[in-house]
Amino acid sequence: MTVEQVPPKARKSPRQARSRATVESILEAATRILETSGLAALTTNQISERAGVSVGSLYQYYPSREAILAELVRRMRLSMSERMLSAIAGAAGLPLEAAVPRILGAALHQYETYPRLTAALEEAEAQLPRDQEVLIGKVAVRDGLSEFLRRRGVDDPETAAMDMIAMTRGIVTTALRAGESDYIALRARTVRAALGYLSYRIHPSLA
Amino acid sequence: MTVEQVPPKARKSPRQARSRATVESILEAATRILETSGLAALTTNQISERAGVSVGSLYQYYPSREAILAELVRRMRLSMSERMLSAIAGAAGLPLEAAVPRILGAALHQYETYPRLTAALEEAEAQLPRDQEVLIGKVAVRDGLSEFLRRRGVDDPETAAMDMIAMTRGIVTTALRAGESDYIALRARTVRAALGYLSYRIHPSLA
DNA sequence: CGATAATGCGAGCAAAGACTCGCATTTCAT
DNA sequence: ATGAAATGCGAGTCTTTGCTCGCATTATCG
Repeated sequence: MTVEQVPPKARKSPRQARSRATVESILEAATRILETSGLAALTTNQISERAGVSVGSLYQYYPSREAILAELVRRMRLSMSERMLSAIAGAAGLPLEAAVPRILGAALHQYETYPRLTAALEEAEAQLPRDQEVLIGKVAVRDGLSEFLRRRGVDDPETAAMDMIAMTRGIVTTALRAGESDYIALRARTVRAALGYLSYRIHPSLA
Repeated sequence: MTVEQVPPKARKSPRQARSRATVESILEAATRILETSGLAALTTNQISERAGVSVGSLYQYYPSREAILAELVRRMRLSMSERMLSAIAGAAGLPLEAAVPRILGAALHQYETYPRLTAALEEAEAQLPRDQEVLIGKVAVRDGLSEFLRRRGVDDPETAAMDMIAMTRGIVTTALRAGESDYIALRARTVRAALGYLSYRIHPSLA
């Protein structure tokens, strides 16, 4: 029953309570390191030291450093997707001007709660191979958002959904890198960007 | 006259034509590697091999791998800043609807010409210590842009300038990562985002 | 030419970090 | 209690990579 097949993939899964605690402490240590010191500081030795667990034990549950990172990325992205989907669902009946702040507020939540961790995980995500689960979550959000936009008569809602998310991330990551921490103001700016984009009518003099 | 003081800083500067060619081939090789294989592939051995130059020679002109990266980042950013400043100056008399496409077109030029290289250099820039020259260039662009916006009656033009740049980068990098290559459409979307942001009037029902 | 400086070379050093392996300890079913 | 399975351990291996150092080659100039 136990898995132990393709080398670069899965390892043992924890059966006893003791080992489940070990796995948790590994992930928690990794999270703390990312939040306080960034991606470059996340070495397997650092993780095992901070987790109070030997390197050997670490490799009993994760086949590689990347696998740990992938798990953290997955958790972060899935939580973010879930939160956004729930915001989109909850904003179903509202007009754009009221719905968009809720949706973008949900997106900002992750950045507000763990700014450095989130930045580090996004950096890691860019370097890791695409994760199927993460992709599914993102597609669900994009689809939910574009369906939401379509119902309000927005043209090309797929592209609009993508751009809304992309510009929000641009504004937020730039602001965070600049040391900003006023999330109320930050949300207002992302909302302005999104609603402006959505409501803008192309000027006749443009190509 | 020769420099040779603080160890972690400057090295010899090339005097003969031969060595100037060496330095150029180093930078060119590094550029090619970044454009074709990304930041992780940029090792000193790779650079020296592709440049047809020994590692020793490489270290005669650059004190570290980082220094080479820093130089490429500097060149890219200065070229980008220059291009944007010139677009801003050239758009001085135009209305927003005509000026913004020119300015954002200038920003996009770098991404369009060397998409992978630019992505790699932005990744590198985030990891390197702040470069004074680069910073000066960026500040000049932000100031030029915000002055430009102020003259058209935009509120808080500093923040607006920053957000314009940030959301443009967000849209472009996301689109590039998704494999998009229609830069005409891409520019139209960034223009829509920027003009929408600038022209958006806050709805009374918002917090 | 000959002397000096500039440039070029690349084997090899040192550090860092991912990962293994054999063995000790703990848990659990019987 | 006792054997087996699960878990834990960490010194040590292996690989990668940035970088140095002593020496060879080439240019410059009187």
